[in-house]
Amino acid sequence: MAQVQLLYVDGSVEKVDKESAEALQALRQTTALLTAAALHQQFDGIRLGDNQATDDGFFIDSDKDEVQVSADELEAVAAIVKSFGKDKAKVEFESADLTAAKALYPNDQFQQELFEDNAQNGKVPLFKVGDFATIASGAVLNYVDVVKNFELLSVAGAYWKGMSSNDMLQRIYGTVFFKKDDLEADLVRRQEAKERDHRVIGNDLDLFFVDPKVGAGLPYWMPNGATIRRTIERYIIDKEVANGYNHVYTPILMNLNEYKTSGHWQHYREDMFPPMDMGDGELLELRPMNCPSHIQVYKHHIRSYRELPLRIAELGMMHRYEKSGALSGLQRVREMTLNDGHTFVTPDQIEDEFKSILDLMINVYHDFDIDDYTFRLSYRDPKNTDKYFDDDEMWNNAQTMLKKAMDDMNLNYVEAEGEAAFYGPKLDVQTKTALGNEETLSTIQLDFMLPKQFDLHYVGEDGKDHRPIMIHRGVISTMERFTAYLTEMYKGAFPTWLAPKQVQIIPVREDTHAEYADQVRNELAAAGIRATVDHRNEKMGYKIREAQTHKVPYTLVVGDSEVENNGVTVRKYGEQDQISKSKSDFISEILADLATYSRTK
RNA sequence: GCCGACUUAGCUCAGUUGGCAGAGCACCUGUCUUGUAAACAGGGGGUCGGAGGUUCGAAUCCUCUAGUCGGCACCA
Repeated sequence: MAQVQLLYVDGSVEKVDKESAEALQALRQTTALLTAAALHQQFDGIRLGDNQATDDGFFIDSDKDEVQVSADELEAVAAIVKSFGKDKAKVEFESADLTAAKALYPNDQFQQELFEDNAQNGKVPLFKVGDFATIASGAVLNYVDVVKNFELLSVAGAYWKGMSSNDMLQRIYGTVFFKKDDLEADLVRRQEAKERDHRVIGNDLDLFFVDPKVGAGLPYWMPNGATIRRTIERYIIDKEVANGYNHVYTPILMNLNEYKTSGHWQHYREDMFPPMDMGDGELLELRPMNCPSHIQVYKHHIRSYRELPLRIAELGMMHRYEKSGALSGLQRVREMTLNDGHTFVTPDQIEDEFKSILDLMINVYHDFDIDDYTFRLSYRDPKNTDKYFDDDEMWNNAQTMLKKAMDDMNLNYVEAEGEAAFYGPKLDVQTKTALGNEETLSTIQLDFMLPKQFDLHYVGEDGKDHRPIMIHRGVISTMERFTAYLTEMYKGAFPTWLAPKQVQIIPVREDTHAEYADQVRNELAAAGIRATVDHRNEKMGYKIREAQTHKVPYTLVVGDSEVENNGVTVRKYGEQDQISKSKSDFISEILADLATYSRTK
């Protein structure tokens, strides 16, 4: 089996299988390194930031005095990278003196800082390509003649060291493979990802729109999108009610004082819309979260330990002033409706409740065929604790408790510092968008803070007041994000139960078959099925084509023989077969489809 | 918010060195009356994101501004 020679950051050398993940990572790192060398060669006085291999390619950051490297200069840079390969260049390792290394780039503060950060005992591990030398964050390939099948894809801004207080550099993204076929497949995959984007499909299928003139980040749900959303909403409410949740409706406006009590005003203000001054001293706030509202519901009665766990839920509309650059279709919006729920528990109920929420979540995911996700335990950032509610003991207890519950349930998870909510740690369920960006779908959050801030209590068995703990949870995220996620996952071909239009009926001839077509539609509608008849003056082929491009699950054609037999001819989405059957058989078929949520897994 | 690119008809996009705003689809009208992925003909539709400037003349060049996209940062 073919092997390649890897050069590690400690200068050691080892041969590994060319097909291995490690070799591919090294190829990416090497191409990043060569791109850095090429930039250095092409642009006089350019300063170079990080160069790194990523999960699906590599990037290299740079900075120039006047204008940054532009997208149309990438071709020239790529040509230089290619020339390194042709010249059979070799990457050499050198453990250099820090002072000597820094002297290589007297005018490049980024390289100097990188050298300092990577120095050990005054020595910097340098990788050299010709007269260019820099550090690399992982192993590289010793011989670079394999760097042939790559492409520099795009440019974008990126903060130095990932901190928004630092300078912004220009980042070049690229992708590379050992085999040409793999590169081409990757480029095709990237193209397909764009076609899967919910914004593209949302437009094609007329699901929703966002009009900047009317309001950025404020989506309008068109009838098709609204039907999908309504179906999801009915589903999740029924599911939660069956699981002991009490669904409520609470106002989206609240007196600002409540958000001062909750701590949102102190910790979350920059994501909140400015308060409305009612002119008489009253300040009303558009709510960014539903928790204070549900707390009001809790506080409305004196609560007994017998009522706990008390589960309050709502499809709660919230407004958050997201930064303009963060907005993206339905994935990041400024008005959203969260599948929110808050359980109030006694301390010894936390674990069981946590597990039962997790069960509900897994169950719901199953109904939607969602199986590509990871669990993430999100802790506060220990280096930056003033972002969070100040109570070290609370944080330590809560974080430990979450971890224990996950371990007890034998679930795999990653731990992430700095991802917690300001009021407590959480379990997040992470998924990926079509374009590969990670996002949170579900979340379960432990909160010892708000019950204290709002002085919540329940009467215990002992007749005395006790403090409940709150568990915040969102099973299917916001209607916006969840619909976006499903749109991308199903590529717009929604399962029958969610499809805006479930059945399209096409009469062969308008004059002789229209009446029967309407009759079929009415029978389907009576059975709760979303069906329409295409009465337009168009050829059948045209109507069939449109039913397919709109991804309608069932297309029915009715003509002379169907009228005669009281039947329908069925064509399912994505299939070419046409199957004739009786009306009642078809209705049974589609009802069975709906009853199983059209699950394929 | 930051860096870069972009913003032209309902949608997708052309528009050369500044010189009379275009195509396809969609929409409307007519003809055709259709058996599984696009019948034919005609028609209507745009202050070229907004404001200001340069110029005899701006979709095109400059400035500001809003938004979109790719990222970064932030996050459901």
